Amino acid sequence: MTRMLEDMDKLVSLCKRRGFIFPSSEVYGGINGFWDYGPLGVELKRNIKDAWWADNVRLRDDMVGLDCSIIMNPRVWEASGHVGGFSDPMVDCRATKERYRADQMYVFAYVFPKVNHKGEPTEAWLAGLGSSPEEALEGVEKRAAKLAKKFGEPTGAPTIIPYLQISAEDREKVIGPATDERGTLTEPRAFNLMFKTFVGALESESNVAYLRPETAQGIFANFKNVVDTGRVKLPFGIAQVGKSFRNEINPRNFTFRSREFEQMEIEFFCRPDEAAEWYAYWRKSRFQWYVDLGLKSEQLRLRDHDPEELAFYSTATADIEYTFPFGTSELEGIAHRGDYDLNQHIKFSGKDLSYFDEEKKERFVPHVIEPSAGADRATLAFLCEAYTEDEVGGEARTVLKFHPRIAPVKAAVFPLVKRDGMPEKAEAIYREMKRRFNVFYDEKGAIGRRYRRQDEAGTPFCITVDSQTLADGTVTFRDRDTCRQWRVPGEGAARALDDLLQGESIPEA
RNA sequence: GCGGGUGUAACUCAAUGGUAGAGUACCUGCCUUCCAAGCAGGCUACGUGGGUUCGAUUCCCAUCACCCGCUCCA
Repeated sequence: MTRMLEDMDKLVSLCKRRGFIFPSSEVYGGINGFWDYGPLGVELKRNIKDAWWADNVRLRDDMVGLDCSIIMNPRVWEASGHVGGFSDPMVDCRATKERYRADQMYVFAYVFPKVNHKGEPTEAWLAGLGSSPEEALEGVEKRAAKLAKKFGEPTGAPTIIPYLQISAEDREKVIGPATDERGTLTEPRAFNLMFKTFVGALESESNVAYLRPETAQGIFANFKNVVDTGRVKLPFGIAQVGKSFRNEINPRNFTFRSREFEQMEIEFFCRPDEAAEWYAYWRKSRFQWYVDLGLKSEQLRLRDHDPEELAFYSTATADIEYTFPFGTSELEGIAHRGDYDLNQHIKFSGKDLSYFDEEKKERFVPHVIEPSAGADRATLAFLCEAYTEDEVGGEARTVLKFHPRIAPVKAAVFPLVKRDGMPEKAEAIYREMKRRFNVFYDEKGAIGRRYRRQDEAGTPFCITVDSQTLADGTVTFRDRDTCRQWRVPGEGAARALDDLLQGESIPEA
C-alpha cells in the first residue's frame, strides 16, 4: 500500500528531522528563498548531480565539461538580454511576450464618435513607446488613424497618460504597443532579476557586476575556447553544473523556487540542418533519464510549448514537468535556441564565434539545443516520489524509496545485539565497505528501530551480523522496500552489495 | 506583489497575563537473538524587536520565516 505525498508539510518536516534540508541560517530566523542541505541531503543531491554528469558527460564521446566563474564580465549579460531593464520598472505583454520599460511607455486615450450599444462613444487607450510623449505618439498615430476609419475621426487630441500613472483598473483598457488586444500588459514591476555586486573595494557604478542568473552564458562565452582547444568536432555538447542566482520576487514551495539554486545545463552544438533531429533526441533522452532514476509515476510528463509560448528566437521548447503536491512544475526545459545566443555574443563581443566544418569546408554559426535542468528541483522531485507510507507488521512506517543510485546511504551495517563479538564483526564489514560505498554503522537500540531509521533515510539495504554469522560467517541482507531478508557470506558482502546497487534483483523469498 | 493563516523542544502538538506539559525522537545505563518492545535516568522550547502592564509565551504593533489562495515565473 503506497500513497502519494499529499502535502509538502510532511516532507518538509521529514527533511528537517532527518537532515536532508534546513532553512538557511535558521538560527537567525532564516532568509527567504535560501535553503541548506544537511548530511543526508548533500549526499542525495550530489548523487543526482554525479548521475547526471556520468550519463551526460563521462559516458558520452560527444560531450565535454566546463566550470565557469559565477561572476563574469557584465557585458555577457547585456548580450544575453538579462541586463536590459535592470532596476527600471518593466512591463510585460502577455500576448506578445515582449517586455517594455514602463517609464518609456505613454498611453494615448482617444475618443471616437461612433457609439456602442449603450450609446457610449468608443474609447481606445493606445500605448506607445518613446523617451518623450511626442516620440511615443509617432508609433501610435498610425494605429489611431486606422481606428478612425472604422469609428470616425477622434473627437479631439488624445489624453496623454504615462503608463506608470495608470491605475490597475484602467490598465485593463490599455492596448499594448504590439497588439490589438486590450489588457495584455502587466503592472509595472522593478525587474531586479540579477543579484548585483561590486568587483573591487570601491562601490561605484563602474565596477558593478552580477551573480550569474544561469550557467548557460558561461558556456557560450567559452565556445571559442573549447573549440580551439578541446579537439571537439560538431556535433558536440558542453556541460556545466553550478550555482545560479535569481532575485525572485516570490520564492515559494520549499526549495522549488529558490534565489540560489544549482543548474545542470548542456549546450549541444550542431549543424543547422541537424538541429531538429538533435532536439528530438535530447527531448526524449532527458525525459528517459528521470524515468530511469525512479520518476516512473504518472507525476512526470513531457510538455511541448505552444508556438505562442516560445521565446522569439526558439523554434521549439519542451518542458519536463513533475506534479508536486503544490502543483505541476518544470524540472527541466529543452530548448531549440537556433543560433541566437552565439550570434548575440558575436554581436556584443565583436569576436568571430563561427565554426569551420573541415569535412564540408563550410563556415557557419552552429545551432544549439539546450537541456537545462535544476538540480534542486530534481532533488525535490526525487524526494517527493520516494516518499511512501506503508505498513510493516501492522505498524505504520515512513520510507523513502530512492533508486539505489541516488540513495544517500547505500547500506547500513548492524550487529543484531551488542555482545558476543557481533559488534566487532559488523564493524569489520562496515570498515571494508566504507572504502567503496557510503555506508552507516549502528549498534544502538532495538534492531527494528534501526531498520526504520534507515527506511526514513532511504537506505536501500541493511546488513546484519547475528549469531549465525558467528557460526557460518554469513550475514543477513534486508531489502528496504519489501523488508525481505536473505543470507550472504560475510566475505562476499561488499560484492553482493555492489551487484544490488548495479541493479541485480533481490533473491526470491 | 496582494489577501488570509501559522509561529512553544529535533518532530507533532497542549496549556497559561504570574516564565510551560505531553507523545515521539535523541543521549546514558540495564535488558534484549530480526522490524519503532521494556525499565531507570537525562538533554532540549515560547521566531525577533518594540509597546501596554507591577509582571507578557499569552494582549497590541512591527518585523522575519513558513503555509494556502491570487499574481508572477529568463
